[in-house]
Amino acid sequence: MPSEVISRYLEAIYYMRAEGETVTNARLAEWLSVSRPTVTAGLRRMARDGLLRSDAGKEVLLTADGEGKAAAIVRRHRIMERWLTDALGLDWVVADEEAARLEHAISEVVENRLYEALGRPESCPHGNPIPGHSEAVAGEVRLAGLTRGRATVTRISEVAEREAPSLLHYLHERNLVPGTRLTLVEVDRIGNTMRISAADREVTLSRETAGKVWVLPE
Amino acid sequence: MPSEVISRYLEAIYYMRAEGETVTNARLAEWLSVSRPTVTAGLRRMARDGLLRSDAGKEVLLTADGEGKAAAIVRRHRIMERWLTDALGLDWVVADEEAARLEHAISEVVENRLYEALGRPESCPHGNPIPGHSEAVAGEVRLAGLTRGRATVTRISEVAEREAPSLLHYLHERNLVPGTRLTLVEVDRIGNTMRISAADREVTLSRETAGKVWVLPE
DNA sequence: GCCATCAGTTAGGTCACGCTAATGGTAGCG
DNA sequence: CGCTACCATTAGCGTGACCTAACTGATGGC
Repeated sequence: MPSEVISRYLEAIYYMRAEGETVTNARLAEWLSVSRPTVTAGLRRMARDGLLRSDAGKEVLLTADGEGKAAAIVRRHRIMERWLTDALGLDWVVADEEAARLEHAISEVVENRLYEALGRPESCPHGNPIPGHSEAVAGEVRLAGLTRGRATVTRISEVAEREAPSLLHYLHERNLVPGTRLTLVEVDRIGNTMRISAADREVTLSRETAGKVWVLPE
Repeated sequence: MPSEVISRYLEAIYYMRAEGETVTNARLAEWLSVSRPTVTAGLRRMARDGLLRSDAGKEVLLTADGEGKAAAIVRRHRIMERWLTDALGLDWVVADEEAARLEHAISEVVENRLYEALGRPESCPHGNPIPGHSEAVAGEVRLAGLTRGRATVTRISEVAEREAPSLLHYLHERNLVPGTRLTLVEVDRIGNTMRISAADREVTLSRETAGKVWVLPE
């Protein structure tokens, strides 16, 4: 079993790949808030332990083994988040922080029991699918890529949590949660913002923020 | 906040003190399954961080700060055990192992929410009081110290888990759980065993085992 | 009084994980 | 072409947490 630190590496790689980003040493260092030399050393240990593909030059790619372990951690993270929000009533942001610690402490047995006890949820509280139990909604696009019409929020990207936890609060307050139907009102290409209406309210989002919300167009 | 390793030291010290044992380097090394030099180094770090009383010579004694932190960990351990057994249906032995990892991952917020969600339990599944929420039953004695008459099981000592996890199974199967009323049938001072009857069954226990079961005589 | 046992510490080594400072490599751009 | 920006790695260092081997001190037994 990977150490807790290496598990965090795996998790970060998983999230970045899920966003379609190219995973590099420098990106990981940023994500994990450690220096680049530290990441170099960590990746070396991962390669030694068969978690990384040795082809692929600068890009960081997981082996099948690494992929499986990364998915397991993300799965635990999302199941814990569901428990923390649904059973204990924590909000999204706190739940994410707590889950980040708990995900390394639960075994497969507890994971499975908890999953059943929660009624086999399909996703984490902000809509991201639970690996091994469900998949990303087919046809979803970033809200930022929408040009007109209506759509339904499917999920809030995991990067939002890392880069700006307050963004989760912001979206939650404005009711931009999975399942909410919205209409695109206007795109401002100069100011790089978009105005949408959802749940009887108009909200203006920056292009950046809108890039972290995934929707299913109608 | 102490590291996970140091938290385990604190927890071990707490348990040993609760048994009335004198805590020493060698006892700790045994309990934690590490070498004595490792414990020496660990204790030095603890002293540096104000967790240990510097008087007291060879004996290891906690400062008020250390005591508080130790109690917090034990509290979390026992609350987690309750959750794992009551909500997820794990057995005592597995619950203890899982709780040993989870206790280091939960925050005060989660601890409190979970405690409420569980209905403010008074003790862990095998009867040990939850520090800060309840206390040891006054007047309880070790089953091994009983000479005659009836008594009610109050708790199974924490040392039983460490020294012989199978002992928990053994006692559980024979219904020697908190709340069970028992009658002392016979004490064999030569073979160092005692025969008791509980829940319509007669059971013979070694003096050693009986030293880990606490009862309240009638 | 001596010897064995047990306890605690020193000495010396390993590995994981973090840091800064400095080096080399590549890629874009004027 | 040369400059800048960015990237990855080396070198060198510190800490926490583990180990074995070896030394020292106390203690109980005979």
